Amino acid sequence: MNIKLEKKAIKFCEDNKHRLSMPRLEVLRIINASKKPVTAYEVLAKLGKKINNPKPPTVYRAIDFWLKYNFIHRIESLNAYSACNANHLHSGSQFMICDDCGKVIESHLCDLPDPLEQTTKEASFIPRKWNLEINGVCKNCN
Amino acid sequence: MNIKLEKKAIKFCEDNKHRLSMPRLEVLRIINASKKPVTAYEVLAKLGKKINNPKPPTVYRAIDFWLKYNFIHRIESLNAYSACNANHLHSGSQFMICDDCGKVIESHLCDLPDPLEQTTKEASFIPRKWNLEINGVCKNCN
DNA sequence: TATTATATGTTATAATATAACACTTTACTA
DNA sequence: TAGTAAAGTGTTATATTATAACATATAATA
Repeated sequence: MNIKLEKKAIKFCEDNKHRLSMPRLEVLRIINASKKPVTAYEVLAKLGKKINNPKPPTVYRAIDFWLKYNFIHRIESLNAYSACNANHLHSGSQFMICDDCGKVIESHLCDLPDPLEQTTKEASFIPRKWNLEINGVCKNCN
Repeated sequence: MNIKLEKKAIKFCEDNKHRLSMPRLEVLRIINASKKPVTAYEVLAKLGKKINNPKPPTVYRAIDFWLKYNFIHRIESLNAYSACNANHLHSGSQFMICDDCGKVIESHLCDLPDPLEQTTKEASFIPRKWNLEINGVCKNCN
């Protein structure tokens, strides 16, 4: 989907001396090519068409790598992964998940909204990252 | 922890003609008694001390029941469950998860904060329920 | 009391994820 | 430039989380 993501990944790996191995590259491509979030085992199945008989750890390692550097996100309530469509680093993610068609729309807010920020302050809690998942019905399924 | 939850549950079941069976009652007690969110298999282990040799479906059924009626919440990123400490129905949950000590603080906002509400409107997305999980460091672990 | 709906008991298995260790590749350094 | 360390992969096995399916039990109600 996001045609620039692969280029960004190539540059990122060069700049930071990470290896852009086959499993890493192909896993990113598979997740990036999907319109919907994909599970690790869906990635595994597709990866099987690119490299010989891959095993779960191969997929999970690549997923962990891209997660770590914010190239992909994990949708917790779906146990699934999707490419990040933001072109900036962000510590928070928001997803709108359509309960009808399964479509997931990612949006961004660079800071915690005020009422939430407030809540963390009251609890003397220091936020590091955050993840919001909204279930509902999307435009097309209304 | 929340001493009133069990009473509330009893009343709820009476009022709505749901059966407050042993598995349901004990599972609620176990989750309610825990300071931290507990996994289904932790519940299962503890349930084994109360009833004879319980199996996973017994636990998951009870969990699903209490989840459905908002007596407990699921913390997606932990695959764990915690008692709801709100005394009102709410379609959204917020959790502050301490990455150091594992403590989870639940807070409430009855509506989606404005910037988020805004985002859903722009996407013509109709929210039904939402879940926010904030990772960070709690008061005691600062 | 017969019938139905609700709930549980049990076996088996699906789906998601990681530990552990041997091996390979790349980068660094002496 | 050989030796070594660091980073990454391959593979086997297994841990963790969750559900399908079907038989049985319990409670409500007609």
